[in-house]
Amino acid sequence: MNLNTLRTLSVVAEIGSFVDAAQRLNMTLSAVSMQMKTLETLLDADLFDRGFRPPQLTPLGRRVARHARTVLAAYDDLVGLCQSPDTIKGDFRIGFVPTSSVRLLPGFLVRVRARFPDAHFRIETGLSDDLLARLKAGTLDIAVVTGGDDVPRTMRTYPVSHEALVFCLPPHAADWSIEDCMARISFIHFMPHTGIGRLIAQQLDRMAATPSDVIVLDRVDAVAECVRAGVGFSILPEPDIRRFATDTIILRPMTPEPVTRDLVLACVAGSRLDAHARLLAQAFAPATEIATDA
Amino acid sequence: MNLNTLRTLSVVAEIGSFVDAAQRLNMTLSAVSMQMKTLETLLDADLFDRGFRPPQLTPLGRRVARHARTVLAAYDDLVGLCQSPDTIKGDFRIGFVPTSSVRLLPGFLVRVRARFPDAHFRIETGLSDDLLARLKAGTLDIAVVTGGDDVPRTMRTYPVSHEALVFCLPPHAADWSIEDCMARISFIHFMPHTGIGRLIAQQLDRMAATPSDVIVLDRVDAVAECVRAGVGFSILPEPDIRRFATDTIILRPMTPEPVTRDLVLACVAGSRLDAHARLLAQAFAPATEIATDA
DNA sequence: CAATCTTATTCGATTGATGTGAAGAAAGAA
DNA sequence: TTCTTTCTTCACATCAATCGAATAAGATTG
Repeated sequence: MNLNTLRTLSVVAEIGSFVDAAQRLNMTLSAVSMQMKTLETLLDADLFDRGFRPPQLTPLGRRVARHARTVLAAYDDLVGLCQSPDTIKGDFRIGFVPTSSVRLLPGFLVRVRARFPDAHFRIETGLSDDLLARLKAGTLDIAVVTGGDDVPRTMRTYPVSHEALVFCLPPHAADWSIEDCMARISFIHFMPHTGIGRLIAQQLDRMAATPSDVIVLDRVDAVAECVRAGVGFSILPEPDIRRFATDTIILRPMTPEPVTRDLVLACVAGSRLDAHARLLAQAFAPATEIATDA
Repeated sequence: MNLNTLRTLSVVAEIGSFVDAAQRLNMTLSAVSMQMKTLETLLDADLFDRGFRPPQLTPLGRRVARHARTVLAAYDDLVGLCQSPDTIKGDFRIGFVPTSSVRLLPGFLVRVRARFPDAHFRIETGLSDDLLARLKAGTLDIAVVTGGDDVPRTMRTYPVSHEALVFCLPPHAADWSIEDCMARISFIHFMPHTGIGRLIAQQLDRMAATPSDVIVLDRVDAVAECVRAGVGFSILPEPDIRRFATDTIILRPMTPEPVTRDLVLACVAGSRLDAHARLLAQAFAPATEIATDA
């Protein structure tokens, strides 16, 4: 009759390991193990196949885990019934795409703490696709992701920031045209399979320009260092690159017209934060303001 | 995060008093009070108006109580997922109409205990209408009620017993016709607003006979004693009247043709006992067999 | 408007459930 | 095999829930 075991099961099912689930839940491994054993006894069912070392969910276990999320969602709804719509209380899980977690997160936390002292957020980082999948699965309440076509219709989105994409050139290429860069140095591509990476790839397509060489990196700071070191040039959101060595990296607006990357707060329609998402979105100041803070 | 408080709230909302809810739940009054207080603190909401002395649910409290049943139902479903369809385990609430609780209940309990040792039933007695309302509200899992038009379509029913209605005449009226009885002695009517009472009323209508005088009683044993004492005559299901003084009461089949009262096991389609209801119905032996046992 | 009844709240004591940390067992990798 | 990782088990500590008794507060009655 205790929902904690169901929440644990849900996380274990999502993560696929007792240790990692324990870490996520701030409990010891033994507590997770005991909860799962208790649950199996209570339901008189084999939820896990202990023949494997991360114990594997049985088919029944998977069904129960899925159903557990239904129960938890119903419970969360009940809690939501009691909350007035202009304040936010409770424990929530919020996801951030990596770049936003660096720039937007601190300001968000400061404002949210001031405005909603009774709301607590567990922050998790992931790529847009990952976060969206977890929103859908119910293991995340709300997330900041790259807006665009990739966000399903079933989700409500609220704009959080608009950021211009810019060319980032190494100092020695200060006078080069973009075509020169394409021909003479590498293009440093921020992960093409991410929300922002896809946006960058679109720009490359649009310019109908094929870089002579492409280097893929998974961190903005790594990209910045490579550009500064003269390894190549890149395209990145302006606020992101500004955080690194602005003076030693040449920034140029996108041609022929500016291109923006939009970060949005996404939330499953009807989920427990649905009614509050707009309020939360206000806790993100305009992107430029935050950028100059940094 | 504990469903017990929700279950308590649900019962309190149904019954409308902490004392009675405590009794039903086998807890002390103080435990109920504490749970409700804890729940109010947890949800940070006023569920009850303590200005009255059975505390009254606030509108929000009513909504929460209703939603609590949704959560509990989802949880019960989850438990149901793990139960194999040909066995029954768990704690259930079963309702009996008063007459059936006397005759059918003992046999039912004996058979159920033998066949489903891990199933436990809380037995509650009530009139058909009451039991049906509680099935719908989710505070009862299954119930034995008088079958007929009164059972809503949303419920599945399984026949439990067919019982002939009979005229019950006092010894001194042994040679009288029914018309004589109508004219000369009172008709003792078992509660007309109950399932079986309505059936009896229909018979009176069908015979187009208006009794000279009607006495309404709410207990079969009281009816039997009155008939035996010569106060009047009556119509009752045969097995019920047979339990009392068969030798001193004259039984006569209904004219022109026999009429039966059907007891059915009713269960809300899709509820957690839905899949097992047929099995449970088998735990009721044919009515005649039980009647001769008594 | 007492006096009384009924019902809910509060409080200290007890019990039971749940979590922790360390030691042991079991699966998977080297 | 041997080592590493991961889960299980156990004794112990901690916290939450319940009980019974005393108290308080709304309802009822004369």
